[in-house]
Amino acid sequence: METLGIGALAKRAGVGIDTVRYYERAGLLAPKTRLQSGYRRYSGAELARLRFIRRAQALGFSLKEIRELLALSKGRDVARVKRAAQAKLADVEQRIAALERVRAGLASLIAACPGHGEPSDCPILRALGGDAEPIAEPPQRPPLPAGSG
Amino acid sequence: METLGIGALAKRAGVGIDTVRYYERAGLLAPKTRLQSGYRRYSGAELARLRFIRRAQALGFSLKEIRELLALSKGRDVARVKRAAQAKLADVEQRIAALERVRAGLASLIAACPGHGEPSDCPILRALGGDAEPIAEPPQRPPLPAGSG
DNA sequence: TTTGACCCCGGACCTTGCTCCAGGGTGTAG
DNA sequence: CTACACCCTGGAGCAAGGTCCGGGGTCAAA
Repeated sequence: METLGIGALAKRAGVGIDTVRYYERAGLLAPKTRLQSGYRRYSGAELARLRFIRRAQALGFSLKEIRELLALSKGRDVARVKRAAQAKLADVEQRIAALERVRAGLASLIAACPGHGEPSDCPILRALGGDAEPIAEPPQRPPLPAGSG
Repeated sequence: METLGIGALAKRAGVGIDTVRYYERAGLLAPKTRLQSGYRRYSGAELARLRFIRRAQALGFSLKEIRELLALSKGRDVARVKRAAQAKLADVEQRIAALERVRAGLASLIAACPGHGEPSDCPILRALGGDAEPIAEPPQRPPLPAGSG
């Protein structure tokens, strides 16, 4: 089988050479063999693995998670792979929900802003809040209320 | 007017003292005054600002973005503030759309995975691993900010 | 043999958002 | 005066995921 040097591998996967070496140090991707000289040689399996890493990253998995995923796929434990994907889905859905709240808040501020006139009439500026809130006993908010703001 | 030391301010906002100083270095939050000794003194305005920073962070804004938002509130140009808010809204909507694609990709893979059997029957591993159909690959965007890890 | 592209290694550096540390000064109650 | 909490500064370190660099070796073609 034809093998690839690190440069060719990196190019085919659309990553940098340093990134490939970084993944190797991180325990994600080892070359199939090395030449006497130390040059790394990769086969199609490693290319597929590298592409797996990039796709999984695009789906929001960290390298740590990917390393676990790769370990699982070696163990033939499909159920655990599925559970990992489900956990990631829940995580993504939470992030979407948080951004939806941002969008709603921003949209309502924009809708209420006349776009001209006095700064005091602009709800965006008021929400950014220079003034406001006297120093007294705080309403004992939780550290990061995060919600309907 | 009553003022707060850095410790009291931090406590009321639910952050660490070092975090407050970090925000100051980052150009986000300056003390109202300093004592001869160099001690920082804060008023209610700074407390409100600090809380705003934390709320905005919780909603997914980076400190850089927050700095821009705060700079706008100083600009007193209502039209520009509104336009900036609209731009931010568009940005948020893009992020939501990217995450929606991720969500759809993950969901369909999960739905198609039997949860048992051979890895070769697991579409999660197949789709990520090989020459499979394009999954939810966000176009030219950098990888996701990798959430609650 | 001589180019010139490719590759090796190790380590420094980058960004973001903190968090901790050392060594020393300050505020204030008793 | 003595305690003791509080505060100051500058800088290091951490996590993640790379990216770049210097000095030097290797491969393949001409």
